[in-house]
Amino acid sequence: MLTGNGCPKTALSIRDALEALEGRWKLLILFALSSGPKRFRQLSAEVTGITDKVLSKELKALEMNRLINRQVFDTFPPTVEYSITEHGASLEKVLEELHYWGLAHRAKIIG
Amino acid sequence: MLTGNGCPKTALSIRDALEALEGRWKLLILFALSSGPKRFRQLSAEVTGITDKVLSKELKALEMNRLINRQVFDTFPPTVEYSITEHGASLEKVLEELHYWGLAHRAKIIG
DNA sequence: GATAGTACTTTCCAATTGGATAGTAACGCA
DNA sequence: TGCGTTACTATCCAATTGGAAAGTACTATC
Repeated sequence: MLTGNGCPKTALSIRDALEALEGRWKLLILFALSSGPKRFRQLSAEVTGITDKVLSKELKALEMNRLINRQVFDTFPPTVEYSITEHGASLEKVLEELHYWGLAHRAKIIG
Repeated sequence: MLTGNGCPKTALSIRDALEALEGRWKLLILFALSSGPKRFRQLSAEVTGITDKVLSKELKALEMNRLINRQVFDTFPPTVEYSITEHGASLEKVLEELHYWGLAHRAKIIG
């Protein structure tokens, strides 16, 4: 049986979560950052398929929700490092369950 | 530490999962169905904000991924009942973790 | 005879998203 | 002199999404 059995209050918190994580990129970016801080170019290479424009937009949204940190180093050419915050890292379990479910889904439906 | 530490294969299964669950409605629909089978009108009332067109489209996508069942009764006016499949119910843990995280997120960031 | 009810589908139109491409600042290096 | 580098931002344009509203089939009810 699922948590709260469809209770409206539970639905609200799921809505909150989905709002902060909307789109197909945010969780993948967070996952990429889960293995350590990365720079813009590294992320753009690791998160296959994302364009610069979208990556830039997603990083801003993630920063606004305090899921990642953005640190600028005063070098030339400029260096910017993104890292996951404690709050972002607390998505660990969501990511984990999504991973397991994705595996099962692929086995069952896709292939 | 997050599962797999950013391993590309883990990222793939997360991608698979996100693809089946994309958009802000699918998980909310599944959550609504987690408390028992529902008809179209019930879902449209319960999943606040969704329009008929979008609900219809989402239900089709969920059915295609075998996350829900669609059963038509030969009555007038027509009756259609949607219910969650076993595969759909296996998202229980994802929904649960998302719920907990949403609660924490609201407390920390939203208000 | 008009209205209500169900589960959609269709149409129209506005808004958003998304991709490709190029530009910017400022320095090191050949 | 001029190219490469980084982290973006800007622009243009095409494609997709999303909402509002009405339509459909058919019966039961007032």
